[in-house]
Amino acid sequence: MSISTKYNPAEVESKRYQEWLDKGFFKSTPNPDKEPYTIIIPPPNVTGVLHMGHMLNNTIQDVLIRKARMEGKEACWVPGTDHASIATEAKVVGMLREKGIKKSDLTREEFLKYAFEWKDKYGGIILNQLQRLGASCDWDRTFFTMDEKNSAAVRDVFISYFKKGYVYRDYKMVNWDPTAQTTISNEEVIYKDVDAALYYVEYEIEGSDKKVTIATTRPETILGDTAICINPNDERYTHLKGKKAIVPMVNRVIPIIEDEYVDLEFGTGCLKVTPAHDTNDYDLGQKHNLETIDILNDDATLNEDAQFYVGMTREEARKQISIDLKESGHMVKVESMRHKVGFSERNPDTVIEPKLSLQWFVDMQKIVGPALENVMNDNIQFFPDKFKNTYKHWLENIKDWPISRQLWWGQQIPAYYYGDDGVAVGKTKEEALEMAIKDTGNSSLTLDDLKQDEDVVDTWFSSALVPISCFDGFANPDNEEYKYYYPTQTLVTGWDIIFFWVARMIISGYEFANEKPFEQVYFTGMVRDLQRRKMSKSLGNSPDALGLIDQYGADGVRVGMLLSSAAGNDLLFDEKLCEQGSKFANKIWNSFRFIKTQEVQDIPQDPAAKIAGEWFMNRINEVVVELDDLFSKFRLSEALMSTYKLVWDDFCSWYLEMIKPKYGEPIDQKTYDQAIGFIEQVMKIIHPFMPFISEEIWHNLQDRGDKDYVMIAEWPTHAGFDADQVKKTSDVFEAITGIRNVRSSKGMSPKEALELKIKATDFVSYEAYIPVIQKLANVSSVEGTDSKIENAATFIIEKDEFYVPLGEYADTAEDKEEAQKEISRLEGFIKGIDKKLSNEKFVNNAPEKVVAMEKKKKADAEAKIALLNQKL
RNA sequence: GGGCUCUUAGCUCAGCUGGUUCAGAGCACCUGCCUUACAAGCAGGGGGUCACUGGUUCGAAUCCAGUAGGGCCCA
Repeated sequence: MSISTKYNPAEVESKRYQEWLDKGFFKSTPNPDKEPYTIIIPPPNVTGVLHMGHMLNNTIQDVLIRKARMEGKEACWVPGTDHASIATEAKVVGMLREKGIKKSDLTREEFLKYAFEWKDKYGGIILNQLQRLGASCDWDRTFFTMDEKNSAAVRDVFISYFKKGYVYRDYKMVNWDPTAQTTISNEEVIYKDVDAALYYVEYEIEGSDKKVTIATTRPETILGDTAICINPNDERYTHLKGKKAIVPMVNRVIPIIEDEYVDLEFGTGCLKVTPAHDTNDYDLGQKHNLETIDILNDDATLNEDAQFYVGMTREEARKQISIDLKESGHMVKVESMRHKVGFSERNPDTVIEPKLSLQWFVDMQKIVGPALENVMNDNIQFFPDKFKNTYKHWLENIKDWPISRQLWWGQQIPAYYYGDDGVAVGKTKEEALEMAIKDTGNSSLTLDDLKQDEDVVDTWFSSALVPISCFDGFANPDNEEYKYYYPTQTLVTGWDIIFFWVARMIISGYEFANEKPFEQVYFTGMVRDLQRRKMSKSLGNSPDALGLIDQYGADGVRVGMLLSSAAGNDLLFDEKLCEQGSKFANKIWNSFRFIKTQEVQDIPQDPAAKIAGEWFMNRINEVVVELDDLFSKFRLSEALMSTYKLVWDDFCSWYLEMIKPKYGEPIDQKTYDQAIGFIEQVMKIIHPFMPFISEEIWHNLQDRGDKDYVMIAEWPTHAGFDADQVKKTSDVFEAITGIRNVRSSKGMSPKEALELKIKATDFVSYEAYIPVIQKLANVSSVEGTDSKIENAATFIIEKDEFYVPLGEYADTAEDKEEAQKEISRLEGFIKGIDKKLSNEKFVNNAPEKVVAMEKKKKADAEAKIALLNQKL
């Protein structure tokens, strides 16, 4: 057969992925004979396209799920997408605008029809892109957070919370996104340092010619001022106590109040209070019973109540009022400063406006108990566990969660209002009516008296329910799937959504399933560029994910992503790592090609190949043990590196070189069969990391049956291994390297055969390896010796002395000088050990093992010195 | 401001419960090779005051305290 000298990923990947799909290997059904291993995907937004974060995150999930599948577990990776209300609604509104349709001209139903059309068209793109990466999801299970199952769950949960008093409706200060025109939660506000100005503005004191100066970063809110606040301990302002001030421009008379909240150091120590437009001011307003004047519209332009600048944006009004105040002589000065300003996560250029609004809130403190406890006691394990701290801190200081979103795309809040202040909840309007009648005793209420809340719930309220709802655990808690798959095993997600999603899933899990949603959480880092900047569209530093796959192959990109991603640490993405991945794929391909193209004959086994086989068998087993340990700790980049070295160093550089027949000669059948067997083992081991090439080689090694795929092959079990044999072989490798080193430093040709004499305590133990040494170091003879050899290069391995006679290449003065240097270094080394050994405290306190080790170190160094002295 | 966290080779990172010739890996770099699987390769090599200061200890990259600098979260 002819095998291409280069591995061609593009061709292989689409072919193999389709086969896996066709054979149904991704599918999972409950199987009581198998242990379940379930992962629920962090559902990407329906608006999303595949980016580097997804690539990392989903590569990791695929590695875990593929290994579990091979280990004989019932592996089930559930994919899905998130409706992402704010982001999606914005996209749909934008799309409609292009068609000339205004959202406000549509009914809710009409809008949702457009939104679902949009979702059906674009919502699946990202999942298709995941297939390019090799994701082995059970696609038949694909969920969507607005599926009826999950939407019903949202209603159930809301009603349940309502009945338990865990949700309440209140008029409070919330974070308002004026672009999306909805409330968002605290977690969705991103604080950024920005350059700003601090304006010092003078207010007149009523009935006096005195004035007071306040400092503010938002002079436009002066129009909504309803008090001035001073610190009662501030001696500078005692004369103002009980007085009233006059707001510039609007000439409103406002009280001067006292509160220790005011920072004496900041600005003038004198604070203007605008309860409608600042959270702290709002609190002051409540405390001191102040009037609240809201001067902003929902889109953050000024309204009629502002009296001035009506219709201008906040920013325009700020500019204009600073000019006008200057002209009217109220502006004392303007200082530049830097301060933190909250921006919307969804609209990064939009400044969040604190806004008073009537909203539904979840009383978080009532429901976080089990979620905190079960993470702290490792009932749910976090990897890395440092995130337990962050989690704990958040839960212990948790604030009530505003869940109303003034949008249509999402699950409409199942609360119905009637009369002046009646509220009822229900899965349907009819149910709510029943409740209303029961609550009021007024049986004359009709459906027409009830009006459903216009808002939808926060997307995260909805996605927090997915682990239960995707197995239909709300409506049908006794169903087989739910009982089998829940709780799931591993959640793989970025640490940035630990509060948004992870914590809320855990809370919901304990609240509604009485059980954790998953056993372990593996937090991945954020993908950054080489300058440590976050990848973003605006910086243009995010590589095209699919382009990378085209260029390096999915396997190459997977390796590239994993190589640099220690758990929880951000990773600096470097395209060179993908290149390294694709080179690795090519290396694997060539090793396979090498074996496969040998001419095989029924001849006795080559003695070097025999040793090689014994050794490599042991090495594989050693590495398998190591890998299982690393996987259990989620040290995936280290697991990959172990695999990488097993393939590149052990298999290619040593094993293949040992079994390689002389030029033009055939390989013996036994060695060939062994080598094929080893490649099969190696393909299994690399499969979770590099699913495509391993599958391709698997099928090229021999004819395979219908279900004989490496993807579902059995993961190598720990067969145990002969550690002594591995050690001896590694000593021999060291000797071979030593000989090559001699050759290299003396400028001897690789073609020139050398001799080797070994003065060993047990020369017999080397005898079996003689063919190996001869083959790999081009040595004509290997003999034992009892005496030292003159005019030879020497080195020591494990107390055994190795001599390579030099003949005409005798040591030069330079070599002697080097030897002298080495002797001096060793003597210093011995001195240090002697110091330790003569320290009674050390000898008495240190474990015997450590003392013995020091003695051995000394003996070894002395032997080396003796050997080096011969050169001089 | 409060909390968390980090600082080890040119770069990115391992280094567990203090003790192995422990100062490591990958990449990058240097030297020599187109050796008949692979130049996307082979064989060798150099490179670090483990941020700093002090403490605990027979012994510290590792534990403790402080300092400097970076990052993150929350106000």
